[in-house]
Amino acid sequence: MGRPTMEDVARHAGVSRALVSLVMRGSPKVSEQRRRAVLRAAEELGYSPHAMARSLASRTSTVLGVMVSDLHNPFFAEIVDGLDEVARDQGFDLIINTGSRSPARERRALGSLLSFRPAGVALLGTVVSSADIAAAAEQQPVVLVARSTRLSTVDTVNDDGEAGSEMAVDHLVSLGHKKIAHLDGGSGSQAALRRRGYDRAMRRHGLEPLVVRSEYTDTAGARAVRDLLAAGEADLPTALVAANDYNAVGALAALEEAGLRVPDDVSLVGYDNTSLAGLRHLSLTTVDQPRHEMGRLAAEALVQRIRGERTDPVRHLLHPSLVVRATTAPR
Amino acid sequence: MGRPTMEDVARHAGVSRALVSLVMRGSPKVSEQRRRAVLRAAEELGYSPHAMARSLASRTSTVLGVMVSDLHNPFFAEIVDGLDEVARDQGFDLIINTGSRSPARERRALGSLLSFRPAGVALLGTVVSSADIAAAAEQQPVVLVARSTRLSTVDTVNDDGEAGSEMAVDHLVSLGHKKIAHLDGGSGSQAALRRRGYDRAMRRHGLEPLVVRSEYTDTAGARAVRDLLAAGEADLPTALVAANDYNAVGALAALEEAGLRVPDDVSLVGYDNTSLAGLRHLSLTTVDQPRHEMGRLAAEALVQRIRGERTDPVRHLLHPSLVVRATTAPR
DNA sequence: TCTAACCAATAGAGCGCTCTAACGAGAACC
DNA sequence: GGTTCTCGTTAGAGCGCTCTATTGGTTAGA
Repeated sequence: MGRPTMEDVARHAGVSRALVSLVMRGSPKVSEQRRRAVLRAAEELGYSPHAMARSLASRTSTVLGVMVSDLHNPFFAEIVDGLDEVARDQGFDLIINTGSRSPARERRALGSLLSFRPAGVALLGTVVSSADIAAAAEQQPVVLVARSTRLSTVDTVNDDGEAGSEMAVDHLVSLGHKKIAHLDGGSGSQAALRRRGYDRAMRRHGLEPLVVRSEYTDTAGARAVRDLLAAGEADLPTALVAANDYNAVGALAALEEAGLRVPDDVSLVGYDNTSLAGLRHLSLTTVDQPRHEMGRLAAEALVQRIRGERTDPVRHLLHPSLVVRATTAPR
Repeated sequence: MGRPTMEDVARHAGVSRALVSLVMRGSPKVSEQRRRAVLRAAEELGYSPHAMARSLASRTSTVLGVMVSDLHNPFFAEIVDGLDEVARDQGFDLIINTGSRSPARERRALGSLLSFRPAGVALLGTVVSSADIAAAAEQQPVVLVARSTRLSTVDTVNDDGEAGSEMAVDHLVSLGHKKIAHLDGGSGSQAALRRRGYDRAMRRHGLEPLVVRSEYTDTAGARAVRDLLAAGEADLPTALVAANDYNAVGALAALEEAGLRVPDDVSLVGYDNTSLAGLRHLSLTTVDQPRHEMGRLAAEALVQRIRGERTDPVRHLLHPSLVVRATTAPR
């Protein structure tokens, strides 16, 4: 028999379909008596409104589409938390999609998100092409998190990766380190910014930058350290600024493998403050991004645009903060 | 002007709306000439079908609803990967929702998922009440992952937690350990099973079980170990079977804190083989659940029911496997 | 008493699509 | 030449809702 529809409820309650619609939407222009009758009928039939039909008829959507580049990275989970909080608060539902870090596949995933005609779209650390983003932004508000853009039609929420790296360097310098290397994040999102921050801080302190090509994974971090060790045995860095936490964990392993103790022989700083870094066994000094806040801001940016309260793009640049744990020590 | 509709495309191509519909669905009963004309028109107008309208009209859904209890746990990410793979393959889209581990909130989240009238629903490690699940299962197929149930209307996909624990114990016994304690997962999902497997294996080997109450977190693991150390200094276990990987990481930290080396003084086994365990710095011996496969099976179970190929419930019980790394050694 | 003003309630069109039934045109059959 | 088939195409109803306009009934205002 399928699920009951509004029509069924109306018949059961002896009223019109329109009246049921009003009750379901909590309209004040319904008499108490009828309202109760309708609610009882709905209850008895086990009725609940059909979100798609509603959205089709009202030409509005209560859905925010979220595309996450990589569900495996707990970094995004907290951003989603923040998004979720605001969305729920403002009466929106989240539908999440995953992109798998390939532009082609993310393009498809974005298409399927858009086919639901969401009220707004949040892209978390995705790698879809700028053109695809621009096209999407013509249909509904789009906010980019952990990714920057030149597009003037989309909002962005990022942490100040440059400042974050600078903080890491400043911390190490204040501990007396002079030879500080950076394991960079290659082509990963925000990697260039972090590298630039590192560079700038080093020069500011009158120190020579040393960037080792790496990536956002632990294996890459380990490899980078081994390269470093193989290259210049004589004059090794006494401190490392890693691309992110995963990278730092790999570096840590490779250092210990080589008989170097952290932080006694080498100090190490990560980036992101993922749950990983907080594990007591690792206790990684790292740079924290206010992820929850970033999620909140992203949702708010969307809601503002959806409500038509703003048309100018907004560029949130959040302040990272240093979390000092056990992998850094005085020279 | 809003997005173009099928009507617009039809007018632009000089055909009927129905013909456009046929083309969009890839029907073979359309002449090559018209097909091209329609596709060109669609392209020119930037048309793409409206998933909700389609689903409303066809009275079918191509959406699988997924509720994840906790996005922070990377354990679920791989299950989603498996789900995603099969879903994409079979022409379904995933919409993901998060539950936040509170029955009340998960109930709401489930409701909002269902309001999209998905073709099927997968619940990953959720804590919604059995009654809510039963109600949902009346509307469309439901599959439970990492959670068991007595309901005969839903499918389940689980690993054999009992067997997994037994494997851990067997491994330790084969290394010569006799005093093996279990840090249990409290009321967490599947914890009872793992505890039972531990118990059984110990008795099978003629050894005395020793269960320490704990939970699925690293802080709980650390606390459990400290309790253990405080209690029986004289006669400490030489090996530990932890509730899961997170718990094991906490235990590891507490052990090292107390000056005990792993695996030289104490051997340690985790559970889940999360990415955590694989980190070279931890290199945790652990029990692997075939998560990707679990996701695949869950999706397949849904698809089978959706297609009406099966009505009897299916109970997948997957074989875990032991991954030996560096935290276990001969006594 | 009549009209204006309100109120709860409803009829009916329409959102963007699918689907059934029917259409016309040509081919195939006897 | 008429019938039947086939095939590409279309009209039109309808999916479950919302929304605009309208109804009839009551109350207030003059």
